[in-house]
Amino acid sequence: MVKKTIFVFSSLIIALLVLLQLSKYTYMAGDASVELVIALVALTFLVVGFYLKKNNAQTNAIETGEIDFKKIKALGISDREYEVLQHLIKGLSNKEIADALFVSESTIKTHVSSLFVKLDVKRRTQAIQKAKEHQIIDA
Amino acid sequence: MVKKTIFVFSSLIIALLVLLQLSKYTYMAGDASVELVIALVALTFLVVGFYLKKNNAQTNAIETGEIDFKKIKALGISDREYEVLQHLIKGLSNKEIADALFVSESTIKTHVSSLFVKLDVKRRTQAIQKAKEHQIIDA
DNA sequence: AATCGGTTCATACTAAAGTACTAAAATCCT
DNA sequence: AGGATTTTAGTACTTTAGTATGAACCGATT
Repeated sequence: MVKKTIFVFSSLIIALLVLLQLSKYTYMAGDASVELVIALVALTFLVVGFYLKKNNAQTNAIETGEIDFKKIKALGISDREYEVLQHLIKGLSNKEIADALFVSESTIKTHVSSLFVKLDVKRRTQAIQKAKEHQIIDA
Repeated sequence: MVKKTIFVFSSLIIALLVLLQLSKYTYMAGDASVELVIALVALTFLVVGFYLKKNNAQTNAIETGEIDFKKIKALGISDREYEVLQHLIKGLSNKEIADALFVSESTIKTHVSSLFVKLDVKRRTQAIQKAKEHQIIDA
């Protein structure tokens, strides 16, 4: 992360120096005015700044998407329960989850209830919140 | 939206012209080299580009974890409804939200129901999901 | 063979959520 | 000031969620 920053800024300085050399030649040859050179440099770095911020924003969004599988086991959540949890978080009702997993609604109720105990919550909306806090799901 | 873009670019052009005038004086006075002026302009516009993208990301709110306030209005969600939504997402029950906002539970039910219509959902768990998709809340 | 964890399902119940109205205030806007 | 919107609140009802308990089944472990 720090390495990348150093690399980017080094590249920028080099790019700037190259531009300066080029501008010197064109200026001395009388092909272009100083104003035009400065305007081009400004435009270039405006675009570079835009691009850098864009990449920065993308990496920020990606880095938060890790799932802590160890914590799932640590909480004693079984495979099937986790499967139910994933559907629950999508916003499905018990009946809908039951249909999706080809089991009865009462089965889902059992899984959901034991999930609540393991997550130490009382409602499914709280379960969503806790799952997010524990990095158990892809937010 | 378009007006803002025009305004921003007009400001940029004016800023550039001002910088050019300043650079002319300093260059002719021999106080600074052309290279330094160009470097300063480059740095300035790098920062401007960074800043512009940041604002752009806020309004679009796609990559970053920023809240899209415009979409809240676009969906017709009122201030109070949004307040209720925030508590709902925390995992609070209607009664708990009512106590937190010092109103009755039936009032919360009214707000929640109209939120569901505006978010086009049927359950509060779905509302949480939709709010996340619309970047209406801080996930 | 007996035990344990996980999955399945049922019944019966209570609690919470959600819908569909109606309506009175408070606030905002011009 | 007057109209529109927001916020508030109620009643009555249906649906979904959640709890408690018991029980059958299966695969792996000891």
